[in-house]
Amino acid sequence: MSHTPGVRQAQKEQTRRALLDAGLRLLDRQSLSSLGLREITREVGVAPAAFYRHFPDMAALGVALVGEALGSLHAVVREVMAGGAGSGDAADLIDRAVALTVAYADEHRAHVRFIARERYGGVRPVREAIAAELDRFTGEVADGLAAQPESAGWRPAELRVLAGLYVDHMVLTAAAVMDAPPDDTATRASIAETARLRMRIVSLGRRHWPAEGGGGTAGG
Amino acid sequence: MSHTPGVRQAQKEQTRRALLDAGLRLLDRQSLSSLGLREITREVGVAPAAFYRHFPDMAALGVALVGEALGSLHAVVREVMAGGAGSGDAADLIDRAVALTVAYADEHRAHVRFIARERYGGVRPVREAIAAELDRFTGEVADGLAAQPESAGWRPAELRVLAGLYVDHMVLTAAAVMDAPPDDTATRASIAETARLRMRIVSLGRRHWPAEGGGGTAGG
DNA sequence: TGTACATCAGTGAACGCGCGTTCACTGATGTAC
DNA sequence: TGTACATCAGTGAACGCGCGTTCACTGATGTAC
Repeated sequence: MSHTPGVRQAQKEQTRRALLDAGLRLLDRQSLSSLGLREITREVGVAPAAFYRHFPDMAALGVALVGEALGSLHAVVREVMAGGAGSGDAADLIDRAVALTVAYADEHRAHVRFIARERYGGVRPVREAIAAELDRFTGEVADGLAAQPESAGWRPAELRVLAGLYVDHMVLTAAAVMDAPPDDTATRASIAETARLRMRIVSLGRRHWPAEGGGGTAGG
Repeated sequence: MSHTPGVRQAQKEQTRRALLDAGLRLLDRQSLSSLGLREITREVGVAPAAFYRHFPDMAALGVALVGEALGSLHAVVREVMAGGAGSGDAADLIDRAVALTVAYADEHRAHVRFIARERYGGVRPVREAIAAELDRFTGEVADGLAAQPESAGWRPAELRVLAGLYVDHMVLTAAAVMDAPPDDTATRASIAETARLRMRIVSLGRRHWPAEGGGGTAGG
């Protein structure tokens, strides 16, 4: 128990943060598999070898970024689901969910871009980390949905599929917002409107589940 | 008009094909932004400089691959939509659409992986080419939907959103199939079942559009 | 058909450059007494 | 509080290597007559 506990540790953490931040910044214009170790250390202002004090390789840095990026999304998922448990009509809830998603994408452009880019990217451990996190989200959303009265006719496995639909939709919406020029208000408004409409269609399907007559008899 | 028209041209085309094929093969394990020019020419067995006789840079090769990959998907979209115009009940049509998508993903693993990976990848011209093609698909699907009687209550802009939902869903399904081990029949069956269920939910929403009562009065 | 010239896909050597990784080191921070 | 030793984050030089691009070239294919 020294009276200055962990000065060294704090300094190390600071460098680690700088490496992660620099990595995320540089990933705005390229994907992880083409990002260089020297590129990052140059940006931070440390020697290349210093990198190894924090990560064994670039994939490990990528996995750490997944944790940070999806950790911040986690809070949004919770908030959206919390809204669903309270009062308010369906249209309000959809507006709210989309507004939260759009705001999140605005405030975390780099994180969203990273996740969208690496979700099917060339670095396996990162891909797997993203898949695992999104799976956890889906489970969380499914649990939230299960607690709602509208889920009466739904079996757990079906609810999970519905939750996956919502999660994928949320990621796609965030990616679309992130892709749009920040000052192009027309495009941004249209993305939000599209997102709301999609959610309305899905929610309508949800409300009328299961299909009456066992799947319908005509038309496609 | 020579009596051997284009031997040289045919040979050149052959090399171009080999470059594209080698590129696609190598992209199974990495993304375009990290794929090297020498890596491709080595795989093909030509001198590095030969690359420049066919493409100005790797981005151009990527754009060419987008054309090929989404050209083959084009045929599937048409086939799915053609099925929708004929007879058969809704469940059959959904089964058919999912089966076609799964079969496509199986036969074009490399193409699907490439599109999924580069849709939000680090090479702008490629990203833009993919976005433009998927937009064309959406327009095509929207036109197909407009011709169906179930689209009576839908405005064109709304139909386009619905079409986008189907296209995104098709891409996500194809990507999931491509990601699954080819011999893991359980996972593959579950992916197909999930895809069908999602389509059923969306189609149910479609059938009950527009929302009665202007969006409902309670619940989420 | 045969000949003389033009085209141009592919060659192979060369270039300067930045890469990832290793290593023994330095010096501030931490610990034991 | 003061001293002697241990730890370890970051250094800087060195390494071998493969990269993208350039260039003058070669020789098969194409064309004109």
